[in-house]
Amino acid sequence: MGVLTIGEFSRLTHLSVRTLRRYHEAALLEPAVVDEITGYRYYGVDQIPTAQVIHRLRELDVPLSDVQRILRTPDPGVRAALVADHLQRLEDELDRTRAAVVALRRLLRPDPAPIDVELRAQPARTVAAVEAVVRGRDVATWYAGAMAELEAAVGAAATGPPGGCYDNALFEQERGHALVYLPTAAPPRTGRVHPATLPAAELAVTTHVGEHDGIEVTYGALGTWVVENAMSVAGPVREVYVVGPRDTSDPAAWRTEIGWPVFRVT
Amino acid sequence: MGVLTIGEFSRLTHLSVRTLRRYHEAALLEPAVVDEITGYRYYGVDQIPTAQVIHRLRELDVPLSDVQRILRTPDPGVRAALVADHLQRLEDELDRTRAAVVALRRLLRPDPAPIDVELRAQPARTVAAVEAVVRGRDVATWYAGAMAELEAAVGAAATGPPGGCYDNALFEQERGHALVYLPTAAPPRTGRVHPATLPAAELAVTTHVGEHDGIEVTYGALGTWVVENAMSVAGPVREVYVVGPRDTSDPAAWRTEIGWPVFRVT
DNA sequence: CTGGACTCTCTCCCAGGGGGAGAGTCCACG
DNA sequence: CGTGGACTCTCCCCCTGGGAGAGAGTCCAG
Repeated sequence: MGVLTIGEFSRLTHLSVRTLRRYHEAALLEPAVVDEITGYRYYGVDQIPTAQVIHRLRELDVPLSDVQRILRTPDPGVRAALVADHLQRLEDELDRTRAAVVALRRLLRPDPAPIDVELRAQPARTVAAVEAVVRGRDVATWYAGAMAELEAAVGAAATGPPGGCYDNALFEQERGHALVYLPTAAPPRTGRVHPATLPAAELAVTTHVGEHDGIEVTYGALGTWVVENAMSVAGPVREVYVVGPRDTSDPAAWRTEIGWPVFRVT
Repeated sequence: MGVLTIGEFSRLTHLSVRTLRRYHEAALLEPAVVDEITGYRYYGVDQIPTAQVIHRLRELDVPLSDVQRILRTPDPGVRAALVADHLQRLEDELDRTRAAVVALRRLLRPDPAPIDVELRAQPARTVAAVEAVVRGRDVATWYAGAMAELEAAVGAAATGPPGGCYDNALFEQERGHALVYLPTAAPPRTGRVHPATLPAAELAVTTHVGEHDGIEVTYGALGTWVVENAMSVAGPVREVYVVGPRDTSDPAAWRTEIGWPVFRVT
């Protein structure tokens, strides 16, 4: 009594027979009994709730490995924390989706506004910086934490707007080196904050106006300019947040200087 | 001039070299020039905006085939409509995510509330119905439309709460037969609305209280009861929306009767 | 005891990439 | 004019989380 064939269990849990077999194979949901001779799987009714939890987690695109980890966690508190992590991940994903929608609308709007590019010889400068190797998708989160730490360490002693320096690999691959800074006369060394020297470079500079979601368009335009002016790109891209969230809460007023180290191609 | 190797193009578009090659293979983004001898791909700067659009669409999980369709649509209006379709799809997915989160929270909350199950001999009845074969994920949408049509055709002549009858395959596989009805003395035949007879059946009936997101839990409990009472399931599940959105907008007050056709197992 | 429904394992397929091997190419520097 | 290093080519296998179907074995009620 209370033992179900895979088909019955499938009907009760709304998981397909195939998927149940897959979960067995993955040691995610093992049948209560497996007939050693015939190989038939038999499930207990007490496994129905587990199957439903799996079903829901999969609906949330939680990887099977993580589902397994959650199910194997006996402590309900820890388990709730694991689930909360995934819900947070969903939130983040939602944010990225929203950003992509905004950017897409901007891209599809015919927007032939030409850009002004200035070639600038940027001398080396020493600043208060926080740097790390981060994953591309985590840049925004990392930036927020790093900049908060910089503000705390430098604050009013800043001699100009903040900026950043981002490895190209950050965008091409999954991870790359990133650095954010605040210029100041005497860079302190506190926590992750430390003095760093931005090397001198010849920069192709343009200014992106507005929130950052559509910044790709400006990047592309700058890239086009660089190529059409017979130049090539060398080294990480630099950004200066001339007017940013620390100055005004109106994203439309933000001004971001994008500088790409370039060199002339024969 | 204005011609880029795949690596340069990768840096300018933030698409990996591998992905660019894949897009070429998929005829999604063809290089401006391919050297016939070496096979080297060369891209034009004018392809940067296209690459960015692809990038954004992929961020929104638009399938490559649909990206291709969108890119090949010359009319901006039609193209905007295609994109809007996908944004709608994203909205729907978001709704399902929300529902799964709610259901998951309910599942993980230790909720050992025992359920009352009643065995009921349900005589055959003739009702005004709308039926179709639908995909599992489309049930909610389909239901809304069908019920609106039923309300329009029957309206105040209804002799009881609405209900539905859903093929088990609807949940196990991708699609299945679904029927929704309003009981009435003289079922009309208008549009998709037509008279239908629900066959007599022995039903194991329980009541789910609250919104539908957590109804799986009740389903599971009912399934457990059926099995533990040495019965088995035969035929599609029936639901009666005793108190539903047409009665009150407070989901917590909704009452849904779930009836599973059962038969006694020796 | 037989037929139909059910279940088993097996292989192949899909999207949308990632990773690496091994060979060929490009180009700037010496 | 070489040559070395960076770049690129193709090809094959891997990943996740399934779906489809073949061919054989099993269960059970009539």
